[in-house]
Amino acid sequence: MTFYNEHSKVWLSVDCIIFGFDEGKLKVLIGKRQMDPGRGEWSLYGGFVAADESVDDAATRTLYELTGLRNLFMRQVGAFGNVDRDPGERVVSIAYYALINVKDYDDELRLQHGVKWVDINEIPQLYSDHNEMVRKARKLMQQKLAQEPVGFRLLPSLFTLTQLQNLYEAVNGAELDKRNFRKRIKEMDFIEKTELVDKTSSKRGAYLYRFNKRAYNEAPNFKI
Amino acid sequence: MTFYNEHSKVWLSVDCIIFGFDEGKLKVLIGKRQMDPGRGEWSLYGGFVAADESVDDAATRTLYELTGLRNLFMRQVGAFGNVDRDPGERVVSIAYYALINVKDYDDELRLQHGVKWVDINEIPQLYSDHNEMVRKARKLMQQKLAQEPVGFRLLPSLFTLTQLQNLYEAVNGAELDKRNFRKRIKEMDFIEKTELVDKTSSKRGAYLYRFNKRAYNEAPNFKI
DNA sequence: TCAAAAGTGTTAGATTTACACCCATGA
DNA sequence: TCATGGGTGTAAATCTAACACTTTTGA
Repeated sequence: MTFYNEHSKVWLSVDCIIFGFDEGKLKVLIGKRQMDPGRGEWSLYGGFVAADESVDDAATRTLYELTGLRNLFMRQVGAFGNVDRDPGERVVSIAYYALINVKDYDDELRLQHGVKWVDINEIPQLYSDHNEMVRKARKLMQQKLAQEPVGFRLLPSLFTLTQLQNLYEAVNGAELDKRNFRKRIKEMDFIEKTELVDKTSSKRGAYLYRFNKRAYNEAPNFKI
Repeated sequence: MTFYNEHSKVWLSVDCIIFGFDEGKLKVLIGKRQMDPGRGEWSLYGGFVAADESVDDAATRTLYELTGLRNLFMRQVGAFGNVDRDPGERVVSIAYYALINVKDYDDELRLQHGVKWVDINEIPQLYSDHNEMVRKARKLMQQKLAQEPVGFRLLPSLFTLTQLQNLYEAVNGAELDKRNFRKRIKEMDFIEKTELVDKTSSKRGAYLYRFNKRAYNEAPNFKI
């Protein structure tokens, strides 16, 4: 039984904007495209949507293929559907962004896929409309981070307040006042201070904090 | 030349959430579905993406088909791609929302298409995942209206401050203080008072205002 | 002993919120 | 004349933003 035969079909792909935070910078994973058309151009990592999977599932699968990680924070950026966006065929792509902790990504697996972390402010020209996808993803991600405590997804599970502040500064592209920042953090009971101290970035050492999801769900008073 | 033959193709449709403001209420256009599968169910108005048009163009065309209006404010809501979302075939749909002034929509054309305005708070069960589309569109529209002066798209080009306030109240689902509201409007130089008076809703009459796009572009200090 | 990052409060200014009465008019 | 919606200002409370010094410790 077919209902829609008079209409034409298209290929559907997903493209992933994977954000990481390293060396105080917000970064994105890109690689050289390994298929025609566009072989060799810088590109986001993507894949095709199969007949038996939802578009979201295709994105989840693609992210897993690339990173070996599950349960990533992932959101849809939108559909990109210009007729000639793909130089070969009519392909409509649904972009997704994801947040990962750079340290969770096995370096060998990363090299196998030939992708690398690039500073969000130094992204080269990318294949097709991928630059536009990155721009839109970045904007949505910024908004999301200002509304919900998902920044933790970019950090190790234990982090210092300086790391957290640097993260927000990198995402917003603006400096924050240290005392005001820490004041606000103190008001959020779901950001828990531990007794552990990190000495990798200072002689004195900085207390490590953790995000308590349960506490957040009970009192989600987030404001940065 | 074909590059992607090993992958499967899907039908792509667009679905439109068309917002209007009437009788002090925020409304959406819905109709009874006139095709199989799902014939007779309440549904959003939609259409298929043709081979030679972008997804955005398909939405623009569909909106024009339905309303006879061009240059509507329109934004993408997102892709809806569950495998079984359409009971007949694999169809992925890209949802768009649009803002129109109810008075601009010719009633005869509306009846020809068999659609009607329904209060956003009284939407019946809709075909497939259309209720989810409406929810997401509403949320995005609320955010947009809080950030940019697009509410005017839902009003006649001349409007009273009471109308404008009622609009924002309907969209946010919360009452606003009249004096504070008008204070803020006064600060926005791109909302211009005219010497015209509307007497349809009071004996005394209320001054009519208009949105000056050029002035907004020069000093876009919008804050509601 | 000193360089480098961690940690800590206060205050002025800006913004937000709450609130009540007079005005103009047509019925 | 009166019912109805239109129009206006002030003050308290809250929030935001600016600002500088002490602590700890490994090199």
